[in-house]
Amino acid sequence: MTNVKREATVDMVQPRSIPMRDIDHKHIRTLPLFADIASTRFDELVAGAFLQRFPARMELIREGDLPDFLHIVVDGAVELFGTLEDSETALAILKPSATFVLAAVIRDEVYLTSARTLQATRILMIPAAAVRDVFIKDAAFARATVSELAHRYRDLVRDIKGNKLRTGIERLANYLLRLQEERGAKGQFELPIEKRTLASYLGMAPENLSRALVQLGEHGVEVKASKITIIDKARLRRFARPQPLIDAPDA
Amino acid sequence: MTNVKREATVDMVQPRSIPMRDIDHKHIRTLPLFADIASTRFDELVAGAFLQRFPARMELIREGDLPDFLHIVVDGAVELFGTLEDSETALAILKPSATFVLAAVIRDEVYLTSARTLQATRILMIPAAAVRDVFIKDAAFARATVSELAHRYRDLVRDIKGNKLRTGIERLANYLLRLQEERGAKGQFELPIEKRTLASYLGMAPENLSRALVQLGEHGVEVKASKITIIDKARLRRFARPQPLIDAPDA
DNA sequence: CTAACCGATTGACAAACGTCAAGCGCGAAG
DNA sequence: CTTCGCGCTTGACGTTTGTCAATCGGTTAG
Repeated sequence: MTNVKREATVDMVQPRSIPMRDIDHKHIRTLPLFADIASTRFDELVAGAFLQRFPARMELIREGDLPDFLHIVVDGAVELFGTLEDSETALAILKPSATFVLAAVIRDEVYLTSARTLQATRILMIPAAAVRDVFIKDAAFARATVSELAHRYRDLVRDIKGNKLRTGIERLANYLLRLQEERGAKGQFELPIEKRTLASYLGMAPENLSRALVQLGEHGVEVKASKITIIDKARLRRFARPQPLIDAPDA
Repeated sequence: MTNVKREATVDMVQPRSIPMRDIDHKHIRTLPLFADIASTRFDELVAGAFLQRFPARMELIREGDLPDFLHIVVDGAVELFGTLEDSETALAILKPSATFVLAAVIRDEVYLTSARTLQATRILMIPAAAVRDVFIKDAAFARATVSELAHRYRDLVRDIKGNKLRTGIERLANYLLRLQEERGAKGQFELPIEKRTLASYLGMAPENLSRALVQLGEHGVEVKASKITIIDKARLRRFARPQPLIDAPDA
């Protein structure tokens, strides 16, 4: 559970910032959160937004701060994590085009999680005040926000169930099965994140993740560095016993 | 983490059901979720709703089912719990006037948790279809739903942080501190739920909750059955090290 | 009043998990 | 090519936690 906090700041690098009005926002427009919003409202959001590029391992937000921006991962990857004294734990790994800190922005209360980039990442940042403003005025946006929050809420419920009802190695086994599905059910794939981050997300020490990966050799998995091969999927499923209400994502 | 599932059905008892139009709904009307809704819309919700009385330990909903009703605890107490094979774990203890399964109702997807009463309890049940219908038509209700979901989402984030970053006894110590605040900072109070349920909520075996309560004797707590006395709050706080971003509820 | 029941408690033991320390291996910098 | 750094791995050990079994104690039914 406890992972020593590691350095995350890159002081030398000045992230490049590009106003959103100058960039292509067709893709953003099609996200579920914005798809049904009125054009004039969307323009309000765009007006103050900008796209920013960050290097790897850069802290984006810190828990306890008040939200300034709604964040959207355009490319790269972001880790949400919580801290307690010198320990931390990953709560989510976000890929394009996930939004984050929506709940804090809407309620205008402090962040409960910190966030850092896991690799070079571009983030679209929309001023929190604009989001709240459009949220009040545009019913379609309010409804989309509900859908997004409900989705995220359900993801967390599944996470809690998995964490409280399974052992570490079971969580790992099911994670690999889910990852394999995401990658088109191929027998071989790469872990998308560093193992220490995965360990933190799965709620285990990095040392135990190593040992668990070795143990899964007995259950149809072969590991070479970050390359995973599922030799015998039926066998792995027998061990992992995946359950739709924990492992299957919402539609 | 693993608690054996126990019997929950009371087949003999037929819950009494009272149409909501016949009852006093002033109190419901003032809940944040309904406060700003248009009167005609509120009447739509009321039309199909009814108040139902359940005995203790009765299963109200089962994970995997599709939602028929939005539930509101009018009095009594309800446990939300998740299951995996023969184990279960409590995700939340709900008191008046909490709503539950809102996310499932809005998304019209299966429940991820089951629910049972912990004592004799009255539940207001609003048909899911009516909720979704009003949600589409009434912007104020949509906004209130966002606020409610965001609130619940943040509660879950705090829970996950506590679960992953603290040991069982630390979670217990902080739970007692929070409970004491709720009860007006009195030195003595009763546990509001059975210890086995508390153990499940705190993610520990009942046996370990017993032992943890004994251990807290060294840290300013005295326990006699379900009566808790905090003899030395400063001492308990030193041990528990509560943290606002985990233990303080949203406004 | 007595017996049966059930949640809580206690003890003994085993499994899961974290911590510490040492060493490995691969990629980057010189 | 060599060295260095860092994430990963491995082993040893201790703590936390779960499990099994027996017992306690308060409540309830007869």
